[in-house]
Amino acid sequence: MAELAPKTHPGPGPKPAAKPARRRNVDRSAATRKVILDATVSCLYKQGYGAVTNHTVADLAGVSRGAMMHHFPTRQALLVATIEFAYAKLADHRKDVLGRLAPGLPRYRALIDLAWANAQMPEDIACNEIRMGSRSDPQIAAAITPIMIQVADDFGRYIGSVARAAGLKPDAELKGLTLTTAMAMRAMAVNLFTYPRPQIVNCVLNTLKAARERMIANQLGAAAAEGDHF
Amino acid sequence: MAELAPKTHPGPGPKPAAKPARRRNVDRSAATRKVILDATVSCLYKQGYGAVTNHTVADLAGVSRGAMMHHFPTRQALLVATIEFAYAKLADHRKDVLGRLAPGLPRYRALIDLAWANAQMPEDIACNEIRMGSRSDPQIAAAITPIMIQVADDFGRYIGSVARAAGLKPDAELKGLTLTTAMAMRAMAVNLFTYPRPQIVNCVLNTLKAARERMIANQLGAAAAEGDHF
DNA sequence: CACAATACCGGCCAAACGGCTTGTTTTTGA
DNA sequence: TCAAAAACAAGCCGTTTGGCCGGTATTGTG
Repeated sequence: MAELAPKTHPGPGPKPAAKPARRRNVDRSAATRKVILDATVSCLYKQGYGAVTNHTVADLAGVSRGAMMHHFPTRQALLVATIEFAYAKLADHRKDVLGRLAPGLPRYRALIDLAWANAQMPEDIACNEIRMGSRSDPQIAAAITPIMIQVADDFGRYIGSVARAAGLKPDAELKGLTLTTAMAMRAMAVNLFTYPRPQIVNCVLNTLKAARERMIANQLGAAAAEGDHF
Repeated sequence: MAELAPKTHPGPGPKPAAKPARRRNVDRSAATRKVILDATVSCLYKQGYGAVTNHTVADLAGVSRGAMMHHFPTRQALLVATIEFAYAKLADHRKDVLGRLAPGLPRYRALIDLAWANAQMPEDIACNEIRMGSRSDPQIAAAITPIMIQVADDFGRYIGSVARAAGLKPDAELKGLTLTTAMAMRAMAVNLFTYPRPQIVNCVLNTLKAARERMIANQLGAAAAEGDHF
Protein backbone atom coordinates (compact mmCIF):
# COMPACT_ATOMS: atom_id res chain seq x y z
CA MET A 1 0.00 0.00 0.00
CA ALA A 2 1.79 3.13 -1.19
CA GLU A 3 1.76 6.24 0.90
CA LEU A 4 0.38 9.09 -1.10
CA ALA A 5 2.26 11.75 0.83
CA PRO A 6 4.09 12.00 4.13
CA LYS A 7 1.65 13.31 6.70
CA THR A 8 4.13 13.84 9.51
CA HIS A 9 7.75 14.66 9.79
CA PRO A 10 9.51 11.33 10.20
CA GLY A 11 12.73 12.38 11.86
CA PRO A 12 13.32 13.52 15.43
CA GLY A 13 13.84 17.09 14.31
CA PRO A 14 12.54 20.11 16.14
CA LYS A 15 9.57 20.52 13.81
CA PRO A 16 6.75 18.45 15.32
CA ALA A 17 4.16 19.02 12.53
CA ALA A 18 5.74 19.60 9.14
CA LYS A 19 3.19 20.64 6.54
CA PRO A 20 2.67 18.04 3.82
CA ALA A 21 4.12 19.02 0.49
CA ARG A 22 1.71 20.97 -1.62
CA ARG A 23 0.29 18.95 -4.50
CA ARG A 24 -1.86 20.11 -7.37
CA ASN A 25 -5.40 18.76 -7.54
CA VAL A 26 -4.84 17.01 -10.86
CA ASP A 27 -1.97 15.10 -9.29
CA ARG A 28 -3.92 14.28 -6.15
CA SER A 29 -6.80 12.97 -8.26
CA ALA A 30 -4.60 10.95 -10.57
CA ALA A 31 -2.68 9.41 -7.69
CA THR A 32 -5.82 8.47 -5.77
CA ARG A 33 -7.51 7.04 -8.85
CA LYS A 34 -4.43 4.99 -9.64
CA VAL A 35 -4.22 3.61 -6.11
CA ILE A 36 -7.90 2.64 -6.23
CA LEU A 37 -7.71 1.06 -9.68
CA ASP A 38 -4.57 -0.88 -8.76
CA ALA A 39 -6.32 -2.13 -5.65
CA THR A 40 -9.34 -3.18 -7.70
CA VAL A 41 -7.17 -5.11 -10.17
CA SER A 42 -5.31 -6.75 -7.33
CA CYS A 43 -8.54 -7.69 -5.60
CA LEU A 44 -9.99 -9.15 -8.80
CA TYR A 45 -6.77 -11.05 -9.42
CA LYS A 46 -6.35 -12.49 -5.96
CA GLN A 47 -9.93 -12.94 -4.78
CA GLY A 48 -12.21 -12.65 -7.77
CA TYR A 49 -15.20 -10.56 -8.73
CA GLY A 50 -17.26 -11.38 -5.68
CA ALA A 51 -14.69 -9.82 -3.38
CA VAL A 52 -14.82 -6.43 -5.08
CA THR A 53 -16.90 -4.41 -2.66
CA ASN A 54 -16.86 -0.80 -1.62
CA HIS A 55 -15.30 -1.62 1.71
CA THR A 56 -12.71 -4.15 0.52
CA VAL A 57 -11.33 -2.03 -2.29
CA ALA A 58 -11.16 1.13 -0.21
CA ASP A 59 -9.32 -0.66 2.60
CA LEU A 60 -6.97 -2.37 0.17
CA ALA A 61 -6.18 0.96 -1.46
CA GLY A 62 -5.70 2.70 1.88
CA VAL A 63 -8.34 5.25 0.96
CA SER A 64 -11.55 6.27 2.69
CA ARG A 65 -14.87 5.18 1.25
CA GLY A 66 -15.74 8.80 0.81
CA ALA A 67 -12.75 9.38 -1.43
CA MET A 68 -13.74 6.35 -3.45
CA MET A 69 -17.29 7.60 -3.79
CA HIS A 70 -15.89 10.92 -4.97
CA HIS A 71 -13.89 9.40 -7.83
CA PHE A 72 -16.17 6.46 -8.63
CA PRO A 73 -19.73 7.29 -7.58
CA THR A 74 -21.04 3.83 -8.40
CA ARG A 75 -19.81 0.29 -8.61
CA GLN A 76 -20.41 0.41 -12.34
CA ALA A 77 -18.16 3.45 -12.72
CA LEU A 78 -15.41 1.69 -10.82
CA LEU A 79 -15.57 -1.45 -12.92
CA VAL A 80 -15.73 0.40 -16.23
CA ALA A 81 -12.73 2.49 -15.24
CA THR A 82 -10.88 -0.60 -14.08
CA ILE A 83 -11.40 -2.47 -17.34
CA GLU A 84 -10.20 0.51 -19.36
CA PHE A 85 -7.22 0.98 -17.05
CA ALA A 86 -6.31 -2.70 -17.27
CA TYR A 87 -6.65 -2.90 -21.03
CA ALA A 88 -4.46 0.15 -21.46
CA LYS A 89 -1.78 -1.43 -19.30
CA LEU A 90 -1.94 -4.65 -21.30
CA ALA A 91 -1.64 -2.76 -24.56
CA ASP A 92 1.35 -0.85 -23.23
CA HIS A 93 3.01 -4.08 -22.22
CA ARG A 94 2.42 -5.59 -25.66
CA LYS A 95 3.80 -2.52 -27.36
CA ASP A 96 6.82 -2.48 -25.09
CA VAL A 97 7.72 -6.13 -25.62
CA LEU A 98 7.13 -6.18 -29.36
CA GLY A 99 8.91 -2.87 -29.84
CA ARG A 100 12.19 -4.47 -28.79
CA LEU A 101 11.92 -7.09 -31.52
CA ALA A 102 12.71 -6.71 -35.20
CA PRO A 103 9.57 -6.33 -37.36
CA GLY A 104 8.73 -9.27 -39.56
CA LEU A 105 8.89 -12.93 -38.62
CA PRO A 106 10.73 -12.50 -35.28
CA ARG A 107 8.03 -10.16 -34.05
CA TYR A 108 5.25 -12.37 -35.39
CA ARG A 109 6.76 -15.44 -33.80
CA ALA A 110 6.82 -13.70 -30.43
CA LEU A 111 3.06 -13.35 -30.40
CA ILE A 112 2.26 -16.73 -28.86
CA ASP A 113 4.59 -16.36 -25.90
CA LEU A 114 3.42 -12.80 -25.52
CA ALA A 115 -0.20 -13.92 -25.49
CA TRP A 116 0.59 -16.31 -22.67
CA ALA A 117 2.52 -13.68 -20.73
CA ASN A 118 -0.39 -11.28 -21.15
CA ALA A 119 -2.96 -13.85 -20.10
CA GLN A 120 -1.15 -14.41 -16.83
CA MET A 121 -0.94 -10.75 -15.90
CA PRO A 122 -3.22 -9.58 -13.09
CA GLU A 123 -4.73 -7.01 -15.46
CA ASP A 124 -5.91 -9.70 -17.88
CA ILE A 125 -7.23 -11.93 -15.11
CA ALA A 126 -9.05 -8.90 -13.73
CA CYS A 127 -10.70 -8.25 -17.09
CA ASN A 128 -11.82 -11.87 -17.26
CA GLU A 129 -13.34 -11.59 -13.81
CA ILE A 130 -15.26 -8.47 -14.76
CA ARG A 131 -16.45 -10.02 -18.02
CA MET A 132 -17.75 -13.09 -16.25
CA GLY A 133 -18.93 -11.51 -13.03
CA SER A 134 -20.84 -8.66 -14.61
CA ARG A 135 -23.16 -11.10 -16.35
CA SER A 136 -25.24 -11.04 -13.18
CA ASP A 137 -25.71 -7.29 -13.45
CA PRO A 138 -27.31 -6.24 -16.75
CA GLN A 139 -26.45 -2.57 -16.28
CA ILE A 140 -22.75 -3.19 -15.76
CA ALA A 141 -22.68 -5.80 -18.50
CA ALA A 142 -24.25 -3.33 -20.92
CA ALA A 143 -21.64 -0.73 -20.06
CA ILE A 144 -18.75 -3.13 -20.46
CA THR A 145 -19.66 -5.10 -23.58
CA PRO A 146 -18.98 -2.33 -26.14
CA ILE A 147 -15.58 -1.64 -24.56
CA MET A 148 -14.59 -5.26 -24.87
CA ILE A 149 -15.81 -5.52 -28.44
CA GLN A 150 -13.73 -2.52 -29.43
CA VAL A 151 -10.65 -3.84 -27.65
CA ALA A 152 -11.03 -7.24 -29.29
CA ASP A 153 -11.42 -5.71 -32.72
CA ASP A 154 -8.45 -3.39 -32.24
CA PHE A 155 -6.38 -6.32 -31.07
CA GLY A 156 -7.38 -8.33 -34.14
CA ARG A 157 -6.34 -5.52 -36.46
CA TYR A 158 -3.05 -5.15 -34.62
CA ILE A 159 -2.25 -8.84 -35.03
CA GLY A 160 -3.14 -8.49 -38.69
CA SER A 161 -0.66 -5.68 -39.14
CA VAL A 162 2.11 -7.64 -37.42
CA ALA A 163 1.35 -10.60 -39.66
CA ARG A 164 1.39 -8.50 -42.83
CA ALA A 165 4.68 -6.95 -41.79
CA ALA A 166 6.04 -10.49 -41.62
CA GLY A 167 4.94 -11.14 -45.19
CA LEU A 168 2.01 -13.29 -44.12
CA LYS A 169 -1.50 -12.87 -45.46
CA PRO A 170 -4.29 -12.99 -42.89
CA ASP A 171 -6.24 -15.87 -44.39
CA ALA A 172 -8.55 -18.30 -42.61
CA GLU A 173 -5.64 -20.37 -41.33
CA LEU A 174 -3.91 -17.40 -39.75
CA LYS A 175 -7.10 -16.06 -38.25
CA GLY A 176 -7.96 -19.48 -36.89
CA LEU A 177 -4.57 -19.79 -35.26
CA THR A 178 -4.83 -16.31 -33.78
CA LEU A 179 -8.25 -16.97 -32.31
CA THR A 180 -7.35 -20.41 -31.05
CA THR A 181 -4.29 -19.00 -29.34
CA ALA A 182 -6.23 -16.18 -27.71
CA MET A 183 -8.93 -18.53 -26.46
CA ALA A 184 -6.60 -21.24 -25.21
CA MET A 185 -4.39 -18.77 -23.36
CA ARG A 186 -7.32 -17.20 -21.59
CA ALA A 187 -8.80 -20.50 -20.49
CA MET A 188 -5.44 -21.85 -19.44
CA ALA A 189 -4.72 -18.86 -17.21
CA VAL A 190 -8.12 -19.23 -15.59
CA ASN A 191 -7.61 -22.96 -15.26
CA LEU A 192 -4.37 -22.65 -13.33
CA PHE A 193 -6.30 -21.30 -10.36
CA THR A 194 -8.30 -24.47 -9.93
CA TYR A 195 -6.21 -27.09 -11.70
CA PRO A 196 -2.61 -26.34 -10.88
CA ARG A 197 -0.73 -28.43 -13.45
CA PRO A 198 2.02 -26.17 -14.86
CA GLN A 199 3.19 -28.87 -17.24
CA ILE A 200 0.14 -28.43 -19.46
CA VAL A 201 1.31 -24.93 -20.37
CA ASN A 202 4.25 -25.95 -22.53
CA CYS A 203 2.18 -28.73 -23.99
CA VAL A 204 -0.40 -26.26 -25.31
CA LEU A 205 2.18 -23.67 -26.31
CA ASN A 206 4.10 -26.25 -28.34
CA THR A 207 0.94 -27.33 -30.14
CA LEU A 208 0.20 -23.76 -31.13
CA LYS A 209 3.77 -23.05 -32.17
CA ALA A 210 3.85 -26.18 -34.32
CA ALA A 211 0.69 -25.03 -36.08
CA ARG A 212 2.23 -21.61 -36.54
CA GLU A 213 5.42 -22.95 -38.10
CA ARG A 214 3.38 -25.12 -40.43
CA MET A 215 1.40 -22.09 -41.52
CA ILE A 216 4.56 -20.06 -42.08
CA ALA A 217 6.04 -22.86 -44.16
CA ASN A 218 2.83 -23.04 -46.19
CA GLN A 219 2.80 -19.34 -46.92
CA LEU A 220 6.48 -18.48 -47.23
CA GLY A 221 8.04 -21.80 -48.18
CA ALA A 222 10.12 -24.18 -46.10
CA ALA A 223 13.11 -21.80 -46.14
CA ALA A 224 11.48 -19.41 -43.73
CA ALA A 225 10.68 -22.16 -41.27
CA GLU A 226 14.18 -23.47 -40.72
CA GLY A 227 15.58 -23.45 -37.24
CA ASP A 228 13.96 -24.18 -33.92
CA HIS A 229 11.46 -21.55 -32.98
CA PHE A 230 10.09 -23.06 -29.85
CA MET B 1 -41.25 -24.79 -14.01
CA ALA B 2 -42.48 -28.34 -13.61
CA GLU B 3 -45.32 -29.11 -11.25
CA LEU B 4 -44.23 -31.71 -8.79
CA ALA B 5 -47.75 -33.05 -8.21
CA PRO B 6 -51.27 -31.80 -8.84
CA LYS B 7 -52.45 -30.18 -5.67
CA THR B 8 -56.06 -29.71 -6.74
CA HIS B 9 -58.42 -31.45 -9.08
CA PRO B 10 -58.22 -29.44 -12.30
CA GLY B 11 -61.53 -30.36 -13.94
CA PRO B 12 -65.02 -29.25 -12.96
CA GLY B 13 -65.79 -32.71 -11.61
CA PRO B 14 -67.81 -33.35 -8.46
CA LYS B 15 -64.70 -33.98 -6.38
CA PRO B 16 -63.62 -30.59 -4.98
CA ALA B 17 -60.48 -31.77 -3.18
CA ALA B 18 -58.89 -34.83 -4.78
CA LYS B 19 -56.08 -36.19 -2.63
CA PRO B 20 -52.66 -35.87 -4.25
CA ALA B 21 -51.19 -39.17 -5.34
CA ARG B 22 -49.17 -40.84 -2.63
CA ARG B 23 -45.42 -40.58 -3.27
CA ARG B 24 -42.62 -42.24 -1.42
CA ASN B 25 -40.21 -40.01 0.45
CA VAL B 26 -37.23 -41.04 -1.66
CA ASP B 27 -39.12 -39.96 -4.77
CA ARG B 28 -40.24 -36.70 -3.21
CA SER B 29 -36.67 -35.92 -2.21
CA ALA B 30 -35.20 -36.86 -5.57
CA ALA B 31 -37.78 -34.82 -7.47
CA THR B 32 -37.31 -31.73 -5.32
CA ARG B 33 -33.55 -31.95 -5.45
CA LYS B 34 -33.64 -32.29 -9.21
CA VAL B 35 -35.91 -29.27 -9.61
CA ILE B 36 -33.61 -27.19 -7.41
CA LEU B 37 -30.43 -28.32 -9.16
CA ASP B 38 -31.94 -27.69 -12.60
CA ALA B 39 -32.96 -24.23 -11.48
CA THR B 40 -29.45 -23.57 -10.18
CA VAL B 41 -27.88 -24.65 -13.47
CA SER B 42 -30.36 -22.54 -15.41
CA CYS B 43 -29.69 -19.54 -13.19
CA LEU B 44 -25.91 -19.91 -13.56
CA TYR B 45 -26.29 -20.31 -17.31
CA LYS B 46 -28.58 -17.37 -17.90
CA GLN B 47 -27.52 -14.90 -15.23
CA GLY B 48 -24.20 -16.02 -13.84
CA TYR B 49 -22.80 -16.81 -10.42
CA GLY B 50 -23.81 -13.56 -8.80
CA ALA B 51 -27.48 -14.25 -9.41
CA VAL B 52 -27.45 -17.54 -7.53
CA THR B 53 -29.07 -16.57 -4.25
CA ASN B 54 -31.35 -18.40 -1.88
CA HIS B 55 -34.35 -16.45 -2.99
CA THR B 56 -33.71 -16.50 -6.74
CA VAL B 57 -33.08 -20.22 -6.99
CA ALA B 58 -36.02 -21.17 -4.81
CA ASP B 59 -38.37 -18.97 -6.82
CA LEU B 60 -36.99 -20.26 -10.10
CA ALA B 61 -37.46 -23.83 -8.93
CA GLY B 62 -40.97 -23.17 -7.66
CA VAL B 63 -39.96 -24.39 -4.21
CA SER B 64 -40.11 -22.72 -0.82
CA ARG B 65 -36.94 -21.48 0.79
CA GLY B 66 -37.59 -23.86 3.62
CA ALA B 67 -37.56 -26.85 1.30
CA MET B 68 -34.30 -25.65 -0.16
CA MET B 69 -32.77 -25.28 3.27
CA HIS B 70 -33.87 -28.81 4.05
CA HIS B 71 -32.08 -30.34 1.07
CA PHE B 72 -29.14 -27.91 0.84
CA PRO B 73 -28.49 -26.39 4.26
CA THR B 74 -25.82 -24.02 2.99
CA ARG B 75 -24.86 -22.27 -0.18
CA GLN B 76 -21.76 -24.40 -0.30
CA ALA B 77 -23.80 -27.60 -0.22
CA LEU B 78 -25.95 -26.35 -3.08
CA LEU B 79 -23.00 -25.44 -5.27
CA VAL B 80 -21.13 -28.67 -4.61
CA ALA B 81 -24.22 -30.68 -5.43
CA THR B 82 -24.80 -28.60 -8.55
CA ILE B 83 -21.31 -29.13 -9.89
CA GLU B 84 -21.53 -32.88 -9.34
CA PHE B 85 -24.99 -32.96 -10.91
CA ALA B 86 -23.82 -30.97 -13.93
CA TYR B 87 -20.67 -33.00 -14.47
CA ALA B 88 -22.67 -36.23 -14.34
CA LYS B 89 -25.03 -34.90 -16.97
CA LEU B 90 -22.14 -33.87 -19.21
CA ALA B 91 -20.52 -37.28 -18.85
CA ASP B 92 -23.83 -38.96 -19.73
CA HIS B 93 -24.14 -36.81 -22.82
CA ARG B 94 -20.62 -37.64 -23.93
CA LYS B 95 -21.22 -41.34 -23.41
CA ASP B 96 -24.52 -41.15 -25.27
CA VAL B 97 -23.10 -39.36 -28.32
CA LEU B 98 -19.91 -41.38 -28.60
CA GLY B 99 -21.76 -44.64 -28.00
CA ARG B 100 -23.58 -44.22 -31.31
CA LEU B 101 -20.31 -44.01 -33.22
CA ALA B 102 -18.02 -46.83 -34.27
CA PRO B 103 -14.98 -47.15 -32.02
CA GLY B 104 -11.70 -46.17 -33.59
CA LEU B 105 -11.03 -43.18 -35.79
CA PRO B 106 -14.66 -42.15 -36.33
CA ARG B 107 -15.18 -41.92 -32.60
CA TYR B 108 -11.89 -40.13 -32.06
CA ARG B 109 -12.65 -37.66 -34.83
CA ALA B 110 -15.97 -36.82 -33.19
CA LEU B 111 -14.24 -35.52 -30.07
CA ILE B 112 -13.67 -31.96 -31.27
CA ASP B 113 -17.26 -31.33 -32.30
CA LEU B 114 -18.37 -33.05 -29.12
CA ALA B 115 -16.13 -30.81 -27.03
CA TRP B 116 -17.74 -27.78 -28.60
CA ALA B 117 -21.24 -29.16 -28.09
CA ASN B 118 -20.41 -29.88 -24.47
CA ALA B 119 -18.90 -26.46 -23.88
CA GLN B 120 -22.10 -24.79 -25.02
CA MET B 121 -24.37 -26.81 -22.75
CA PRO B 122 -25.84 -24.98 -19.78
CA GLU B 123 -24.29 -27.57 -17.47
CA ASP B 124 -20.78 -26.75 -18.68
CA ILE B 125 -21.34 -23.00 -18.52
CA ALA B 126 -22.70 -23.48 -15.01
CA CYS B 127 -19.54 -25.32 -13.96
CA ASN B 128 -17.42 -22.51 -15.36
CA GLU B 129 -19.43 -19.98 -13.40
CA ILE B 130 -18.97 -21.91 -10.17
CA ARG B 131 -15.27 -22.39 -10.80
CA MET B 132 -14.74 -18.69 -11.38
CA GLY B 133 -17.27 -17.33 -8.92
CA SER B 134 -16.23 -19.46 -5.99
CA ARG B 135 -12.76 -17.93 -6.02
CA SER B 136 -14.18 -15.20 -3.80
CA ASP B 137 -15.22 -17.74 -1.17
CA PRO B 138 -12.28 -19.83 0.09
CA GLN B 139 -14.53 -22.38 1.76
CA ILE B 140 -16.54 -23.13 -1.36
CA ALA B 141 -13.43 -23.07 -3.52
CA ALA B 142 -11.76 -25.59 -1.24
CA ALA B 143 -14.77 -27.88 -1.47
CA ILE B 144 -14.96 -27.66 -5.25
CA THR B 145 -11.33 -27.87 -6.33
CA PRO B 146 -10.80 -31.60 -5.61
CA ILE B 147 -13.99 -32.45 -7.49
CA MET B 148 -12.81 -30.60 -10.55
CA ILE B 149 -9.36 -32.11 -10.42
CA GLN B 150 -10.85 -35.59 -10.36
CA VAL B 151 -13.23 -34.83 -13.20
CA ALA B 152 -10.43 -33.37 -15.30
CA ASP B 153 -8.20 -36.38 -14.69
CA ASP B 154 -11.01 -38.83 -15.44
CA PHE B 155 -11.76 -36.96 -18.62
CA GLY B 156 -8.10 -37.06 -19.65
CA ARG B 157 -7.97 -40.82 -19.15
CA TYR B 158 -11.18 -41.25 -21.11
CA ILE B 159 -9.81 -39.31 -24.07
CA GLY B 160 -6.69 -41.44 -23.85
CA SER B 161 -8.72 -44.63 -24.10
CA VAL B 162 -10.64 -43.35 -27.12
CA ALA B 163 -7.35 -42.41 -28.76
CA ARG B 164 -5.78 -45.78 -28.09
CA ALA B 165 -8.87 -47.53 -29.47
CA ALA B 166 -8.26 -45.56 -32.66
CA GLY B 167 -4.72 -46.87 -32.84
CA LEU B 168 -3.20 -43.58 -31.73
CA LYS B 169 -0.58 -43.29 -29.03
CA PRO B 170 -1.11 -40.50 -26.48
CA ASP B 171 2.17 -38.68 -27.04
CA ALA B 172 2.93 -35.03 -26.42
CA GLU B 173 1.33 -33.99 -29.70
CA LEU B 174 -1.95 -35.73 -28.93
CA LYS B 175 -2.04 -34.44 -25.37
CA GLY B 176 -1.29 -30.95 -26.57
CA LEU B 177 -4.11 -31.10 -29.07
CA THR B 178 -6.52 -32.44 -26.46
CA LEU B 179 -5.65 -29.72 -23.97
CA THR B 180 -5.69 -26.96 -26.55
CA THR B 181 -9.11 -28.10 -27.72
CA ALA B 182 -10.52 -28.23 -24.21
CA MET B 183 -9.17 -24.80 -23.36
CA ALA B 184 -10.21 -23.11 -26.58
CA MET B 185 -13.73 -24.53 -26.43
CA ARG B 186 -14.24 -23.34 -22.89
CA ALA B 187 -13.03 -19.83 -23.56
CA MET B 188 -15.00 -19.62 -26.80
CA ALA B 189 -18.25 -20.58 -25.10
CA VAL B 190 -17.64 -17.97 -22.42
CA ASN B 191 -16.66 -15.43 -25.04
CA LEU B 192 -19.90 -15.76 -27.00
CA PHE B 193 -21.76 -14.10 -24.15
CA THR B 194 -19.80 -10.88 -24.48
CA TYR B 195 -18.44 -11.00 -28.02
CA PRO B 196 -21.17 -12.45 -30.18
CA ARG B 197 -19.29 -13.35 -33.36
CA PRO B 198 -20.51 -16.84 -34.36
CA GLN B 199 -18.17 -16.94 -37.34
CA ILE B 200 -15.14 -17.38 -35.13
CA VAL B 201 -16.42 -20.79 -34.04
CA ASN B 202 -15.84 -22.58 -37.32
CA CYS B 203 -12.56 -20.76 -37.69
CA VAL B 204 -11.24 -22.24 -34.45
CA LEU B 205 -12.80 -25.65 -35.02
CA ASN B 206 -11.17 -25.90 -38.44
CA THR B 207 -7.78 -25.00 -37.01
CA LEU B 208 -8.08 -27.76 -34.42
CA LYS B 209 -9.35 -30.30 -36.93
CA ALA B 210 -6.49 -29.53 -39.29
CA ALA B 211 -4.00 -30.13 -36.48
CA ARG B 212 -5.81 -33.35 -35.64
CA GLU B 213 -5.67 -34.68 -39.20
CA ARG B 214 -2.01 -33.82 -39.39
CA MET B 215 -1.37 -35.75 -36.20
CA ILE B 216 -3.35 -38.75 -37.48
CA ALA B 217 -1.38 -38.72 -40.72
CA ASN B 218 1.87 -38.55 -38.74
CA GLN B 219 0.96 -41.50 -36.55
CA LEU B 220 -0.98 -43.74 -38.92
CA GLY B 221 0.29 -42.67 -42.33
CA ALA B 222 -1.42 -40.65 -45.02
CA ALA B 223 -3.83 -43.46 -45.85
CA ALA B 224 -5.82 -42.95 -42.66
CA ALA B 225 -6.20 -39.25 -43.32
CA GLU B 226 -7.84 -39.44 -46.72
CA GLY B 227 -11.24 -37.87 -47.18
CA ASP B 228 -12.65 -34.67 -45.76
CA HIS B 229 -13.18 -34.88 -42.06
CA PHE B 230 -14.31 -31.36 -41.38
C1' DC C 1 -53.99 -46.70 14.64
C1' DA C 2 -50.34 -44.11 17.05
C1' DC C 3 -46.08 -42.21 16.94
C1' DA C 4 -41.52 -41.20 14.81
C1' DA C 5 -39.22 -39.46 10.84
C1' DT C 6 -38.96 -36.98 6.97
C1' DA C 7 -40.43 -33.27 3.71
C1' DC C 8 -41.96 -28.79 3.47
C1' DC C 9 -43.31 -23.92 4.73
C1' DG C 10 -42.43 -18.92 5.27
C1' DG C 11 -41.28 -15.41 8.67
C1' DC C 12 -37.19 -13.79 11.11
C1' DC C 13 -32.44 -12.18 12.11
C1' DA C 14 -27.72 -10.26 12.10
C1' DA C 15 -24.36 -9.04 8.79
C1' DA C 16 -22.91 -6.88 4.73
C1' DC C 17 -23.94 -4.50 0.72
C1' DG C 18 -24.23 -0.03 -2.38
C1' DG C 19 -24.64 4.47 -2.20
C1' DC C 20 -26.36 8.92 -0.04
C1' DT C 21 -25.30 12.60 3.02
C1' DT C 22 -23.10 16.02 5.89
C1' DG C 23 -18.86 17.86 7.41
C1' DT C 24 -13.63 18.81 7.07
C1' DT C 25 -9.28 19.75 4.74
C1' DT C 26 -6.65 21.21 0.79
C1' DT C 27 -6.18 23.55 -3.56
C1' DT C 28 -7.50 27.02 -6.82
C1' DG C 29 -8.25 31.43 -8.97
C1' DA C 30 -9.04 36.23 -8.76
C1' DT D 1 -6.10 37.22 1.11
C1' DC D 2 -10.29 34.88 0.80
C1' DA D 3 -14.28 32.69 -1.15
C1' DA D 4 -15.34 28.92 -4.27
C1' DA D 5 -14.22 24.46 -5.78
C1' DA D 6 -12.29 20.16 -5.44
C1' DA D 7 -10.52 16.25 -2.65
C1' DC D 8 -11.27 13.65 1.22
C1' DA D 9 -13.51 11.57 5.48
C1' DA D 10 -16.91 8.74 7.65
C1' DG D 11 -21.49 8.07 9.68
C1' DC D 12 -25.93 6.52 8.18
C1' DC D 13 -29.87 4.04 5.76
C1' DG D 14 -32.78 0.99 2.95
C1' DT D 15 -32.15 -3.37 0.83
C1' DT D 16 -30.52 -7.92 0.22
C1' DT D 17 -27.96 -11.68 1.72
C1' DG D 18 -27.25 -16.52 3.92
C1' DG D 19 -28.87 -19.06 7.33
C1' DC D 20 -32.11 -20.22 11.39
C1' DC D 21 -36.34 -21.04 13.42
C1' DG D 22 -40.96 -22.89 15.07
C1' DG D 23 -44.67 -24.97 12.96
C1' DT D 24 -47.43 -27.96 9.49
C1' DA D 25 -48.13 -31.70 6.12
C1' DT D 26 -46.88 -36.04 4.43
C1' DT D 27 -44.79 -40.55 4.75
C1' DG D 28 -42.71 -44.57 7.23
C1' DT D 29 -43.08 -48.02 10.97
C1' DG D 30 -44.43 -50.80 15.07
